[in-house]
Amino acid sequence: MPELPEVETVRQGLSKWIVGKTVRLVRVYYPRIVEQRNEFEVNSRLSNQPVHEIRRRGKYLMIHIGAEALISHLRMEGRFYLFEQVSDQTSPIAWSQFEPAFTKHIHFALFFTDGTTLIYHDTRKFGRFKLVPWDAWEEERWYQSLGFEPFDDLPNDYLYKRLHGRHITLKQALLDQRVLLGLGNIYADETCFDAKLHPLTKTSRLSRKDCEALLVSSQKVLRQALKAGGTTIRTFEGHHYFDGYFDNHLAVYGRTDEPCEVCGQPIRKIFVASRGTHFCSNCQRRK
DNA sequence: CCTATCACCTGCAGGC
DNA sequence: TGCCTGCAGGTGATAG
Repeated sequence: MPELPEVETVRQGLSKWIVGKTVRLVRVYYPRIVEQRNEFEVNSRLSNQPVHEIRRRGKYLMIHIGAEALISHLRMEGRFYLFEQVSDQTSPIAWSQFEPAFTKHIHFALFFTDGTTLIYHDTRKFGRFKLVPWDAWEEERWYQSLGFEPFDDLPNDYLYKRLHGRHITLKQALLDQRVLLGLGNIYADETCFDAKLHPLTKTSRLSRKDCEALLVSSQKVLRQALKAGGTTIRTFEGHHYFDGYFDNHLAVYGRTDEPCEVCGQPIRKIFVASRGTHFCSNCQRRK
């Protein structure tokens, strides 16, 4: 599940590879993955246009192509692959040179004029793309509703002001992109652990000090992950992919029943709002 | 406005 | 072996 650090790693890798290239043709093999759901329209807006830059906000990527922003969200399992070989395979069945188990999950492709191809691969088809004029995306409602990244220049009481009047669990609050941008299930658990707060704590019971600690912890957790992921670009024969994963140190996520690295108590797993949630019942006390 | 729940998808692990 | 169930989880729509 790519979260802010993984998406940033993808952004950096992708920038290195496709900025400066010119789109020759776009293919959409699974129309539901693009909001416009119309390959012809996507093509008319992107083909023969240069890739200028790639920006990121939270878990969203904004790929600047021609006068358009191709907005991408990888959701659970979305990945980009770059194929370097010269290719003219513009029909889905032409990918048969690869394993069927791989090609069946290719839903979107950008063919560049230099013969290289960018593939979007997503086993669960949860990822989404949309096209918005480049000078308009910042005014769109979906963008306006997003909260701030922990690294933004924020007042110390930002989280407290957003949370103390609400009656949800801390875990839900950290996953809410309207509050804090960029945390997903993994780093939400890691942030709770670092701040020594129980994920079931009600946001209305969090003190100003707790909220400040949460902001600091989220920054720490994300920064550590960014550092680990910064140089990770995987290369196979003839293609590259960027999923942003790396050998990152996790204290609680995925460590059910393993001893807590601070106190030795076994890490517990519970469900909060139907999401697997990992914590140390000794270090993270409930308020 | 607020919070809760479900739909979207597929692969895979575990039970029997 | 093979079928069935449940879990994985980010976001947006919908319900209350």
